[in-house]
Amino acid sequence: MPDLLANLNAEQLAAVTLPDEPALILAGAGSGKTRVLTTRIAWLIQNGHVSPAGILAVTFTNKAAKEMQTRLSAMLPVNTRAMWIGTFHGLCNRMLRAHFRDAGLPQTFAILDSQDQLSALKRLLKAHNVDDEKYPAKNLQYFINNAKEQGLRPADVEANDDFNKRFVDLYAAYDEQCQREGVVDFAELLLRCYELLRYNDAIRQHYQHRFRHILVDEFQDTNVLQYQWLKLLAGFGTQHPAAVFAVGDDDQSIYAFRGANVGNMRDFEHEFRVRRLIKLEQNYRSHGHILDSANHLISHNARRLGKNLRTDAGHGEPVRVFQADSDGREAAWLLDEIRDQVAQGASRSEIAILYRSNAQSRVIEHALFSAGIPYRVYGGLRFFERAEIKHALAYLQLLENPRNDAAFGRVVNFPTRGIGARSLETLQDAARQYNCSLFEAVAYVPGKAGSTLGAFVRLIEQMRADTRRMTLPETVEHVTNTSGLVTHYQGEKEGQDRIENLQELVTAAQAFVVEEGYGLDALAAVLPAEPAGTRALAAGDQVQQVLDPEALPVVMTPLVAFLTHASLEAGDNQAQAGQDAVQMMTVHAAKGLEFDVVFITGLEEGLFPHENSMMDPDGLEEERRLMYVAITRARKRLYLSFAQSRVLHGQMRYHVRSRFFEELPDAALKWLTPPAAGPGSQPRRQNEGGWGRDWFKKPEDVPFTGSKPTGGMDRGNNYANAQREAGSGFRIGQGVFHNKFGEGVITALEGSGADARANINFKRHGAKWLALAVAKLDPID
DNA sequence: TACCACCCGCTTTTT
DNA sequence: GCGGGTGGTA
Repeated sequence: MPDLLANLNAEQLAAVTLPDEPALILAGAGSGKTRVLTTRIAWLIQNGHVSPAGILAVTFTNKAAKEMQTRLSAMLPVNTRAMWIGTFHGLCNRMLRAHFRDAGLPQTFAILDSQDQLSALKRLLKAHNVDDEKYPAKNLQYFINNAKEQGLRPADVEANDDFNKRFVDLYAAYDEQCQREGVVDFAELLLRCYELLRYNDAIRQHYQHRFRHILVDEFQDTNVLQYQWLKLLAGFGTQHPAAVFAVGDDDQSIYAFRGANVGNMRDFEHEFRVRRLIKLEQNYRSHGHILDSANHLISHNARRLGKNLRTDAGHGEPVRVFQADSDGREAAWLLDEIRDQVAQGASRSEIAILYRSNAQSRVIEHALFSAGIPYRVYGGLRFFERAEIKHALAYLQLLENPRNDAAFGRVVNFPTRGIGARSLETLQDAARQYNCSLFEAVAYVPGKAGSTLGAFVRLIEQMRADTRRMTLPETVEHVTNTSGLVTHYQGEKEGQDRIENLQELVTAAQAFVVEEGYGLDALAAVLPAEPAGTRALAAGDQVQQVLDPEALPVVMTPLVAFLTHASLEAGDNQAQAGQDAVQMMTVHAAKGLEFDVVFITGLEEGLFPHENSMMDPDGLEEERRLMYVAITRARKRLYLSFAQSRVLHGQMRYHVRSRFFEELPDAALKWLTPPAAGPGSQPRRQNEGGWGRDWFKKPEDVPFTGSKPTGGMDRGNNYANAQREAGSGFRIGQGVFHNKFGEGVITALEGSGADARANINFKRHGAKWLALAVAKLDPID
């Protein structure tokens, strides 16, 4: 047997071999956190501290859970399937499926993603005739999720004024609606599971007895409810509590805005009486200058548990800093550096471009696209979130549970079948009157509306009958065809992609059956009536999942399993440019990843730190942690850049460079451009190596980089464009005086020669487009 | 019912 | 600058 503990450093070894007691591991970026977690599990089992069935490991993302699972199977000869490894939501789902009756849920409950939840709320507001100006669905969604994440039911929420009381009432009404329709939102999965454990002694004791070791990844990201759930599951305060092994990094806490409570780390340390807090400070990722920058920056945060990363790698290259006079120019420079790097043998997928907000990606994308450099943008729509996929899934939901009004509403008239707002209103009235689902209410609608609706009901029922003996992939295919979705998209201009996605859904169902074994990780899936293997499972067969000898069986159909899978794991986002591509993403999305070369762009006051966070100290500290996360993504080479002007929300904005530059060590930085004054500080010393590229020497000669993209036509030389359009004698940001409109600032320039126009934002008269050949404009200052 | 024109708003996001 | 939502019209 390979020695698990070989090659661990002293800190890691100490963490892995801790006795069976609560432990808090402060794991810095790149310190081998996942390795410690998995080795700890393997070590515990190998040394007989616990059997696989006694392990519960919880993460935030499916990706992290899968990674842990994979590494463990490689490490351990034993069956890892008895362990519970998953996301908070995945594990809660599992418990709720096993105990659906005790949890007060229908066996086939469906899971709403955020989109579904929002539309459910819109439906609710309409049904209750609520003024959606005063009570926007978005706000209500935030209110409800926030309450649930604090563990609060409507009765527990304090409402001091009428406005909040109304929110509480709507929260209660929403919960009722969900219950009636047999659906559960993400936060509800956790809260419901928490309540199940809390109010059901037998179930709680079963799991408390079973899970002797609970390991938590990214502990700094847990919210109040998740911490409470962990305490309950671990039997906190009981005679034989489980050993909780919490791994986290307070310096990488960047999700306070969605309810993460870093305070959980402190609370855990005190409440569980953690005897030894272990810090993993040896960094295996970044070179010295990069790490120095990260350490230096984060030391400006006041509230930390305290930690300093070190590395054995040398200083490495300096951190390169670039100042551009516009966002377009920043992008042009980026292109140049990337070309250099690739020419020197760097692989494009090892180059990451990071930014604070998604809006910043456009300019960069445009530049990369025009230059023909393959790139991949993270974020955006994911597979199971696409409209056509959602539609197909809604039909499948209706096969499983016709009471699902959300699914009903989504597809009753899609593709259109003559059921308009009028008919739906009648139907909703009927549903209210008879206190039943929309599907059931169809029977009470008379006349023409009743017959078109009736046809829809018959369509669904026919589908259900047709698919009764079909396998899951056959069912999916049948539904995409008979629903009319494929035919509908055939008639659409952009429909081909959507049809391909629908076909991809069939493929996904096949993969779900073959590769993932119906998502039942222990495939002791058995047919009650026939011996397994005599034929493929039909989508509607009852399948009993025997997780392990100790577990209570989970009974569900392949279809429900697939639908759950679709909600809980939204899938990859569009895999653009499959080849070796430059990686583009927000800093948030980069957490947990690493690259040889990293560009952090748009380092400007107002953008990063973001203006909405600059007001309060907590917000600023989170921005700083975000910057810390960004810096620590880089292995060998780090670039920081900012632009003095950029188009934001369609308007030209001017920024000074980010205060974070003032918080980085001079010795680690190399300025590629002469630094201009920063926020409240003096220009820095000049760098030793000169300014490099000749075209940066006189930026004032090149005032305009075409804020208006010329389309995909230009072959990526923004610089040439800039020269061409500079002939007007005006530049963006220039102050001008007009006889009639007074003082203003040029915010955009378009066209050239006689057609040249300028958009000018006048102090008194607002923004106007003026032809330069006609308008008399005098430059000021 | 379907399409288009206009309006607003706008940080980060996994499940 | 763009996407989502809405209201008016053919």
